[in-house]
Amino acid sequence: MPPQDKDSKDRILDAAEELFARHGFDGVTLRQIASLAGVDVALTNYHFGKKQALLSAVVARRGALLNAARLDALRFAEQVASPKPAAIEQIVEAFLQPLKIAQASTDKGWKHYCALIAYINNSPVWGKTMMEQHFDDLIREFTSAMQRTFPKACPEKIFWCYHQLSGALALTFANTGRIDSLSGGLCHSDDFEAAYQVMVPFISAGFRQLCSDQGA
Amino acid sequence: MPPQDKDSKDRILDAAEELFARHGFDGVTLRQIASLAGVDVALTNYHFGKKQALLSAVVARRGALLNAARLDALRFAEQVASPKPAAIEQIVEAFLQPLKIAQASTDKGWKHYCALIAYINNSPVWGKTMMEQHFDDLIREFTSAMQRTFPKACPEKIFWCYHQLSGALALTFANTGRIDSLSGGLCHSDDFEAAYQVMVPFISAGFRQLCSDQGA
DNA sequence: GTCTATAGCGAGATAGAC
DNA sequence: GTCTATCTCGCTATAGAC
Repeated sequence: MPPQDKDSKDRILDAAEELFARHGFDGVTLRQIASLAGVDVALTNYHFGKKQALLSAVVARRGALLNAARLDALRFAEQVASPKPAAIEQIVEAFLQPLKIAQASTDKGWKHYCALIAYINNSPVWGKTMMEQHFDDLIREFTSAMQRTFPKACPEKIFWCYHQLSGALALTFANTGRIDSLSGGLCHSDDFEAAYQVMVPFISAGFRQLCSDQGA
Repeated sequence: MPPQDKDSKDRILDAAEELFARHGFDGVTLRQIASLAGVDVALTNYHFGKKQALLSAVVARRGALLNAARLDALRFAEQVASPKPAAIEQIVEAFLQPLKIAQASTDKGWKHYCALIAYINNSPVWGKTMMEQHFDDLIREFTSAMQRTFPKACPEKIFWCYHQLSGALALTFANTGRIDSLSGGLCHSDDFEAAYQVMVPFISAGFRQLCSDQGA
């Protein structure tokens, strides 16, 4: 669907998504959002009220869809492995696979959305409340599954290991361009496929080291 | 040294450090910084010029000191292991140990500084240029050491593995309070000691999985 | 080095016409 | 739903007195 076919409400959400992701909540003005969306400033207030409510609406819009896909992937992985618990690789893949699909989508909005979640996730201001609100239910499903895979691991270890995954993922989505220059052009921030290929075995090995019978 | 004994220049840097770390560059006004520092707004301009230059000065102030400590720790680890390359645990510890000391310091500024670097590291706006400027030399020392430890690993893998470390570390320093609520109070964002105990084996296992002879 | 004062600008929010 | 107009506020940056 080309941008002009969308109604102004969606165009505002698209623009806000893109700008908030790159510049953060305070680095963006409603005027910039309206301008990018091609609508009048007053419309942001008409449709969403305060600036904070607009951010909330952006996070919510794709959140439910994404989380449903991730939960499906997790359930499927556990079903295939049943009656044994799923391997940690399968769980991590269930967590990441829908993000990979989102990254590859022709709808650039998904890329912006992932970058926005990365910003929120690491923000001392929004990180706690907003992630809780939109992602806690899903993430508890995943940490529970991890606990089933490593039944003898203490819960603290599971949460701290998830924390490693969450941080690595956030930096990837932040897409800062840093790894490009650090690596002298060998790696690229926007190459999610490469990041994915590293992340699954890397994170899985970490979990095994800390949460498996031998490691604990 | 109590705050009042410092000159206004240092007090401005302290205040900017704390506020930029929590709210980002655009989320803070020079008035808030001056107010927290207990000085007049005009002094920020007198001492540092533009707002961006103040941010730069904050990053630079503790950067050299921190990086020197990390480089010393790396050199020492390699010397002890010589003529064999250092174990990946020793390299990761050399990277993190000075940060642990900084976190435990009675000078709360170090905590704020680490949070600020976490913000910069993950910022699409500052992450590339500012990290390059202040941290590239040091980080290349570390990736080179990692390459010596895993001589058969291709450089891309080393950089992507470092990327995992960098992301996990940034989320830890961001200190969002998220892991507190996610874990139902079992874990605490500000417990760097706990994070450190997990991070060293977790990251090391990831490196081994991807960069060792067996894994590559 | 420090403060007063202000220039010049742009922000968020909303009332009211169409 | 959309736009014009405006209110009120606070911002960065700086000139100039002390």
